[in-house]
Amino acid sequence: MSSVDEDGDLTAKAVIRNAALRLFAELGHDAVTMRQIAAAAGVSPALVVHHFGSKDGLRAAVDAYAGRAFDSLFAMDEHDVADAVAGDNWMSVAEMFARAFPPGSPLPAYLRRLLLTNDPAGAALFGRWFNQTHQLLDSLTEIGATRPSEDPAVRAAFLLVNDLALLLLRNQVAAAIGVDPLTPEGMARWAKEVTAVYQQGAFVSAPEEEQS
Amino acid sequence: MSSVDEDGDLTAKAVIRNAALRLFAELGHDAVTMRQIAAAAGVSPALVVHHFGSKDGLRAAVDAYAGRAFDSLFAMDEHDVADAVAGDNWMSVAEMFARAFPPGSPLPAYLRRLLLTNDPAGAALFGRWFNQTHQLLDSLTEIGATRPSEDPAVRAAFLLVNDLALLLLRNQVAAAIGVDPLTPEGMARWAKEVTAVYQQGAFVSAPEEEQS
DNA sequence: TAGCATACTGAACATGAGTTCAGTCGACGA
DNA sequence: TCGTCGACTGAACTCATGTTCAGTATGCTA
Repeated sequence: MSSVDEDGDLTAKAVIRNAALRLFAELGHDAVTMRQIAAAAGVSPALVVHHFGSKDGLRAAVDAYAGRAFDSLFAMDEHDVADAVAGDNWMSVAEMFARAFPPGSPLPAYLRRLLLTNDPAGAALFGRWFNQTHQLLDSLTEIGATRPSEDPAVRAAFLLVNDLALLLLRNQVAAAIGVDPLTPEGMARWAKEVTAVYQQGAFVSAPEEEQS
Repeated sequence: MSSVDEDGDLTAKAVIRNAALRLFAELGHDAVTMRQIAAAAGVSPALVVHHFGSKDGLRAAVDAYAGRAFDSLFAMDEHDVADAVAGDNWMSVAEMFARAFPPGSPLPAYLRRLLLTNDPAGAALFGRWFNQTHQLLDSLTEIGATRPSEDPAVRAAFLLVNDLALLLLRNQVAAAIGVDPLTPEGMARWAKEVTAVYQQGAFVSAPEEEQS
């Protein structure tokens, strides 16, 4: 079996859930069959439905499990807001992921699936992150750490979307710049450039104030 | 039928291809059945395989068709580079899409699917866009329109990824800020904020302030 | 010990998928 | 007029999928 390595003393139910999480993240919910999941977990297909009722039930359980994992990430984030305010580098969601989860974790890919399939769970997650980003920006503005924005909601969405983009397009970015941006090396290069743009901008304002 | 409105004088083969493009874009390749496509095109399932050989053949045909459409978008982009250089606002990929394709076009959603499924066609597209963005930045730097970057490749990837993210997360963004960012109204708000950040930055560089 | 609930399995079932096939219809050239 | 070719269809076939079911084993409780 491919999952023996981390079975340990987990219950069969947990083993099935983990196998499903990994397969769902890699291949997508629809492309994964109950038989694949059962095989990956080293059990019979009937046991999967015994524990989770149906494939939808399993999916719901996996969603809930991943949701809890993301929530803990959330808590860590709240805690690190102080650092974000104190330091002068932007702590991206991708960076938080890379720090919170081991390299082989299927959770980043699972978040990707959630956001891309227009899943309600993904929408809820995005909404919470958006609110948190919005509040963080407000706090930063209060202490004068950000340049004021005429449209704080759009700015929050812009920053959040930029962060998530790295997660969504990780593979394409890796191919383009030659290094996986979720490795420490890639993260360093990425963060440096992001910080530069967010602090000084990327383009020089046109001298003439006359615009169409 | 739902596609009668634009059938016109198209051949049945083209009608099938269009119906498949729309359904693939909306629901994903795997979630769409041959019978759905046939029904949407007002045709029997057997005719679909008669014209395209198999579902994979149909998918390949749709990919090729969409690829040609994106290539034409590409050409337009090259042509508009002058404007991008002359004006002082960043012309995003999402903006190009909104201008090139009618509001109801399935092509943005199809590109989304291409990028998300790690499709080779999507990877090739991303690679070409990356190279073009890189060159554009070089040109802009030459004429002093950008602040110099220590890592031009990463900066190009960063800007491109930010643009594409809006396409990928369109729905979530719409829910968060209350307006679809691909409509003229939404685009205006989004572009204004993006331009502001890209010109002046979002954060104030931390001086030697005492930090808690 | 008896009784019972729970974990678990192998085999079968029902359904929906992609595909095949025999055949109809109409256009067009000899 | 005949014959052929391509567009097109309805029905059937094959297969994989999610699910069900009858039954076994193991431990817990009384």
